[in-house]
Amino acid sequence: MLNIIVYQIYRKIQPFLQKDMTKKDKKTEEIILQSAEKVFFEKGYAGAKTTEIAKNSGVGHAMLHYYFRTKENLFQIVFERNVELLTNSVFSGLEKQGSFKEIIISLISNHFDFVRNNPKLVLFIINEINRNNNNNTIWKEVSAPILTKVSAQITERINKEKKTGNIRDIDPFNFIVTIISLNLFVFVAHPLINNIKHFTKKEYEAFLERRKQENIRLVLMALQP
Amino acid sequence: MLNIIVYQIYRKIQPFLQKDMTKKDKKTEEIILQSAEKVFFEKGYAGAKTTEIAKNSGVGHAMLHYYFRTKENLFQIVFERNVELLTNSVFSGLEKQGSFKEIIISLISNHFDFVRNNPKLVLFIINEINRNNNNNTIWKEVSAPILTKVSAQITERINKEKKTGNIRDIDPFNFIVTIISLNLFVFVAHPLINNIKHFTKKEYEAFLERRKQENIRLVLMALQP
DNA sequence: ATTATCTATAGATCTATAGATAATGC
DNA sequence: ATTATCTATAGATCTATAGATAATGC
Repeated sequence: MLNIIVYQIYRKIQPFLQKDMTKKDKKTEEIILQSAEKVFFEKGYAGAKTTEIAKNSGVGHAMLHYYFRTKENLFQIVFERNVELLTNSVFSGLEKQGSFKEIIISLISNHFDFVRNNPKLVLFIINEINRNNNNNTIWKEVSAPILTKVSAQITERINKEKKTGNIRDIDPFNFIVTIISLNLFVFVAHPLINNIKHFTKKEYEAFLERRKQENIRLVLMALQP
Repeated sequence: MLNIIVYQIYRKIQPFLQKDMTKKDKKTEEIILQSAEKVFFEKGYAGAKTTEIAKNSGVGHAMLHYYFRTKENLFQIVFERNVELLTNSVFSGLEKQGSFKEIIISLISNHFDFVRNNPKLVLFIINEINRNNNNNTIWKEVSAPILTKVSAQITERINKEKKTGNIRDIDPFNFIVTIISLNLFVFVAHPLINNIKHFTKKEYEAFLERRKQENIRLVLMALQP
């Protein structure tokens, strides 16, 4: 009898206890997370069912709640992970040293490759920001400081180049919007595009590679005086 | 007793009967449709609840099923309506007569204006094609014939221009992808953009107008030899 | 002793229908 | 007589938890 009461108290506080993350623990937890990411990416928050996520993980459904308590909790972890990934991807190209042109090329190229490797990520984030204002706040808090910094760096370089007369009088924000429009849209609108052309996998790969070169070319042209 | 049986039979076959569409009828039906469109656009199929659609319409919840039988039915009507709208929007610019450059400008401009007036439409269609293969089929059936025609027209004009040397050797499909990437992305990614800049309504309008001009400029530049 | 896992199910939510009643048109 | 509408609720689906048992680590 006492056993049962102690057990029930334990059950109540257990989720709040810091876990040890033994090897086995980490594995199941991570498997559920990956399954959750997959299902959330494909169906969005409302369309994703915890039963499906669990079935996908190959563990009992109760495990999902044991590790993450609620669907909302699980979602938040997936969402934040990916907001950070996306935000940081903008950075990777900027760290290169070199001429303005070289930096722009590496920025576009790295960013394009990141999205190519995570083709469902952008649409997922856009949808979830639209759905829930709290996600919007997370996006702002995580991405704003980094994007502001990146934006400032690009603006500074653009203004410097303007003075030398190497590039035209372009608005930095519009310049950035051009880059992300060209880089992201093919992945966001993948079904629209793949339905017009019926690409095989290889053809699609080739199309993306051409697309990347085309984007670099277009953006550099946009800079010309 | 007999009355009840007759009534029950009537209830069964009623939904399949062609309706007369009296004035009153049309009104309620259309109100529900509009409410459904609004909610489906905002929350997608899974996130939209028939109770919310009904509440939004100001009629009893049962009315929704009375007119449309199922959520799926109601959705299909909204979806097909909007696939047709989007597909036809591509056309409106092409009908103009004039030089190649003029046609391209009117195409981009009309298309951009259409999406500006229906900012949530594209994201809705992309998501629903992703979600359900049947929607994908509808998209293909409705849009393919029209888009193929438009694509062929553009290709023909491009090839003609190539011979005169007025434009560079550009791949027509990539050219079209460039146009729709630039035109659609700002609307699809509206929350991402509006979170970086905190535009007022007026500022946002001005941004969109600049964006349209920028897109025209970029596309014309992309054509230059 | 502690942690991980399973089965069964409570409780909430959502779609759809039953059945009754009100409104409309001939 | 026909059509439109309402209230109440059945039935399905989904999230979350209870309670028991198995696996793990000290």
